[in-house]
Amino acid sequence: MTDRGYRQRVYRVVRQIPPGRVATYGQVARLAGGCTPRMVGFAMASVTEHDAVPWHRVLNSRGEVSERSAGDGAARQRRLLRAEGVRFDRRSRLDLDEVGWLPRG
DNA sequence: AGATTGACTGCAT
DNA sequence: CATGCAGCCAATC
Repeated sequence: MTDRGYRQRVYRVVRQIPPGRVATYGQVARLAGGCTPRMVGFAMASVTEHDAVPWHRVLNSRGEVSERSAGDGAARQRRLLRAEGVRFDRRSRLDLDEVGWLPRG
């Protein structure tokens, strides 16, 4: 019962990202272990309110919100991040050195 | 069972 | 800085 599947491992990691901070898909994948950035993206796509996972705090390695193939998720994500005080630059990107999550730090 | 797709990443051009 | 390509692996058709 220790292994609940890669999605639960990913969720557990993402839940540790504090408000106002962000992590990249690759970073989450590495911390969760045994999964790739793409799997993290897929796991985020299947998150529901009931999971209580701050999916909006996960961005791509360039520090920008990844566009979806469908839906307005990206816009909602940017709005949620701004609500946490995250500042985007002119290109809708943010500075990972400034708001990037430093695990255990 | 094989092909395609995707909220990715790193390296090369 | 923009594009392209290979590697990645679960989910879907």
